[in-house]
Amino acid sequence: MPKKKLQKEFQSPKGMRDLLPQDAAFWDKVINVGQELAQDYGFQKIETPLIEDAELFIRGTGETTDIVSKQMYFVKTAGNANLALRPEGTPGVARAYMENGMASLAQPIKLFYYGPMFRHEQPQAGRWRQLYQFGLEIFGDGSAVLDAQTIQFCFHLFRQLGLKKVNIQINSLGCPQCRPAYRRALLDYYRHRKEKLCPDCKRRLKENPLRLLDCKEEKCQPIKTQAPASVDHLCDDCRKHFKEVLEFLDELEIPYFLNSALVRGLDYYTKTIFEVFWDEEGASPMALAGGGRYDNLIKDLGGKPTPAVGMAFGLDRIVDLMKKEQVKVAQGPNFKVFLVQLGAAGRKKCLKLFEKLHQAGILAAESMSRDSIKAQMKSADRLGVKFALILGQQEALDNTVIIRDMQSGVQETVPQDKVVDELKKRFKK
RNA sequence: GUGGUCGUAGCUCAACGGCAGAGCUCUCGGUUGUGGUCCGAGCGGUUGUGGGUUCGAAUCCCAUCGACCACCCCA
Repeated sequence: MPKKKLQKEFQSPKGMRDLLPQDAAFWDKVINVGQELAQDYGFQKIETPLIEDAELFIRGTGETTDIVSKQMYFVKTAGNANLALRPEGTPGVARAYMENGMASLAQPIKLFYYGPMFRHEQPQAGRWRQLYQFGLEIFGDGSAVLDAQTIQFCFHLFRQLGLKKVNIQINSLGCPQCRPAYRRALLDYYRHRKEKLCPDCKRRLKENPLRLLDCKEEKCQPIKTQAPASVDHLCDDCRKHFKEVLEFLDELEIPYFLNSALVRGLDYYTKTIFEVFWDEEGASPMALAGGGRYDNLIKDLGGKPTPAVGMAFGLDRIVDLMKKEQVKVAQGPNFKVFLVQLGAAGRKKCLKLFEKLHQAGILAAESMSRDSIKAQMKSADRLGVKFALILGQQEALDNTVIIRDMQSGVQETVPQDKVVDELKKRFKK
């Protein structure tokens, strides 16, 4: 009979992938360290839906931002609800803050979350359409100390993960009071030099002037370095706030770089913004985390004016780096013994013995489904356990078990009800 | 979304118009119920997919999907 192709071979959608067992220890480490640290810093965990009203992101993240205007996944339903997969975490958490009346609790409210975000963009190394973020948000308090604390958390987390070559860049974008004036100054400056700009910058001049400062084109660099900086156009309040943030960071001895060209892609940021990069020789720095203050988001979403600050970590990239930098992570379970079973009777007794050992706190590895003793011994050897416990037909009849010292090869037969004691005695030596 | 490079076994790669291979991994053996080394065998592929050229295609051409890189942007 000719072979027919009955089913197509499926593959994961573009830019999406499986997180495999061999990487699980790295993911667990980032998430556990992040979670524990966040709790130590007084953050509480929140989980919000992966899908929200699309309007939440259009109004929150911003209609003109790339992640909303070009990269959002819209969700079709039988009804005509206008839903979208979340491209970032902040709007959902802000919505939850409002919807659940957290504004009437003692402020500030400090929340953390982690989970997948979805952005339909062209994938590349470290750039996924389903990406994982760990994020923090602090609502209800505009103090500069909280901006600093957020950065302190970030610094602390990277240190604890063993990633040392991180580089924190910081800037202030001002607020609705002072930003328009800065924008005008920037536009004025660039308009006079329009002819010397690269094609991309000519486009940016029209569409997104702040992005002019991001240009990497050689010919634009001299113009860029002379460009007006937002920090020179801050209103009194914003300048004082920024100064305080920097003073706190100095006090904490957290190294940072003032980067007047730092601009973030989301519309809601006010005052402090920062990004954390990984510096690698010969490669352009990669953003690992970013955040800032967003004092107008809640108001823009229809809530009462509520200052806030937050940040997000790109877990995919952090895990990649941990692997590359060979950060030590917990190994799998530390098996102490290996249960080798032979024959039907031996297998039955072994199942029971496994439970007994577990109750006694002795982690036992096994491969119950295998028949050959050879293969089982091989597994035992590979796991590096100290003892193999062999239970075959004969031992099942006698209610005994053989304890084999894997290093010396010495074997001793002991009664099954003494095994735990015998093992404990041997582990003490 | 635009441009470039690349897709062969689970992994790393050969074969570059003439029978699709190796190493590693995995499974099973090397006399009764005992691991590491060694030896042997086996499993595993419609060469990403679909067309075309050709006596003959993994190899050449087109399309498509995916990965990587650059732009764009960001985590």
